[in-house]
Amino acid sequence: MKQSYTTPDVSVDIVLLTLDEGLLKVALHQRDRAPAKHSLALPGGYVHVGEDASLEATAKRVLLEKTGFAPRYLEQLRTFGGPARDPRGWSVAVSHVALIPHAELSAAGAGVFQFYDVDDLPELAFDHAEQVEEAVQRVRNKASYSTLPCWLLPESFTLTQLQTIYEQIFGEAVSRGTFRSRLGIKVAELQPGDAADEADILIATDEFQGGNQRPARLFKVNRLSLFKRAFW
Amino acid sequence: MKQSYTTPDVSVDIVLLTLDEGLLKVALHQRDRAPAKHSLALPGGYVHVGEDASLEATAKRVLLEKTGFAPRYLEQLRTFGGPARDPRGWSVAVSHVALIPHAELSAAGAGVFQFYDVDDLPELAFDHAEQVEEAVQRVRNKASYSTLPCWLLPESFTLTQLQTIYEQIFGEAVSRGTFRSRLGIKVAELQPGDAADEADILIATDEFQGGNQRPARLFKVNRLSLFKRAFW
DNA sequence: CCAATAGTGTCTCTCAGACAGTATAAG
DNA sequence: CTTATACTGTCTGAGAGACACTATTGG
Repeated sequence: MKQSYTTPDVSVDIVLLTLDEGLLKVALHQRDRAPAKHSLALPGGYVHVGEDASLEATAKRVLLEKTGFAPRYLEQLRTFGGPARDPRGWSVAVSHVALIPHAELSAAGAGVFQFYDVDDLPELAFDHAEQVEEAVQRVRNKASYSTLPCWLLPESFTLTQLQTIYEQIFGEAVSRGTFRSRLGIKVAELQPGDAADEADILIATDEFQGGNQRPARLFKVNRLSLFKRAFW
Repeated sequence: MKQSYTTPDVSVDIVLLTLDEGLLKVALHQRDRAPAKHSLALPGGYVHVGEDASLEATAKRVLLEKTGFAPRYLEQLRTFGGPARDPRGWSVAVSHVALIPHAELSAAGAGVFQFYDVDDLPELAFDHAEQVEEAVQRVRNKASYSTLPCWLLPESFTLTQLQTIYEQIFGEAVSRGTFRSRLGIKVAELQPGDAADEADILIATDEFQGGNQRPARLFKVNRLSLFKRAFW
């Protein structure tokens, strides 16, 4: 881990978020070596020049090695750089946001990582608090005008589950009719197979989720789509 | 310019955009050394570890040294990295978008840089074409729901100038009334001094721009504000 | 007077959102 | 039957956008 004198070191950090009990939570672990030994920190690592095909590939590899997860959603957040963020000198961290549904977590655990409420964070190593704050801001903002929250759910989900996610993120309720017309969905008009809604947002599956009531159709998300009008 | 075997080199690139004759144009220069000698390229450079306080500071310094400009607007775009983008090996480029009003350009020139229509680009060095494409997409998208286009104008501008900028970016006309009500502006209700509109978007100055017609009030932009509803 | 651009009030028509109604399951 | 949740049609009020009207300068 030699420090060059002429070019900063490059690492990749990941803000891995999930929604648990209605709260956004972030994966953190306690560092077991200097610098910032014993402090809580984000998962992160260095580019493997011989192995990684891109920065995104580095992020996926680091996440898999450290937490055992492939995220449902991954995007670059912002690159942090400066002389003071790491005591070893001028450094650069390419920060990413990743989302994972809570259901996958409970099944597998997350290694040495634990999840902390992003609105009630302990002290973090380096500039990781700043990274979490920006990531949360990005996710909350993007959730208000896009299908981003779909990636906090399993691959298939009901419209009611999706509405609940939105309401948890924004802490405000909407009537079912309003929510559905915003998405441009008319469930009854859908062909059972692969038919999509008009705006190409969701894909209807031919599966239903039962219970002791009328079964709800399951949907998958097509791609990240942006709304013309913000939700909240 | 030695290449380390264990950590990629980090550079900072800037996509400097302006609006000229109704077209978005990007600053490019012809490289005078290998690799990609004689190819057109974006302004860019390396972090000066002893000098730069942040990546943004690096971008500003590089821009000033190479083009002579301090941009009106600067934000990080995305960081590009991989083994193939530079023939010298695994490299990382922190890409930025910068905006400058055309009026400042004509006054000072831009050194060895010339401006090219982003919708009719020649072949570019490295992955610079990809960087320009993403930057333009970001600017066009952000322009549709924010005050970003204000930074393509001088510090003070009339509402008609602002409307013209929006119409040039989107290639579609709107009536004056519609445009003004979108911004939530009622010019007459403004106190001549520093009064702002309701949404805190623009600041009214007490200056007017004459001509052989009714003079138009000059405005300044307060900060980057996002609209709840997209313009186009 | 006219020309030219700045700024505003009005009218219409669409669409968001509340609400109440129907549909389908289990017990 | 009741209960519980899924889904949809209707009605109303707010707001976007077209258009025409007034305001203020120069010639």
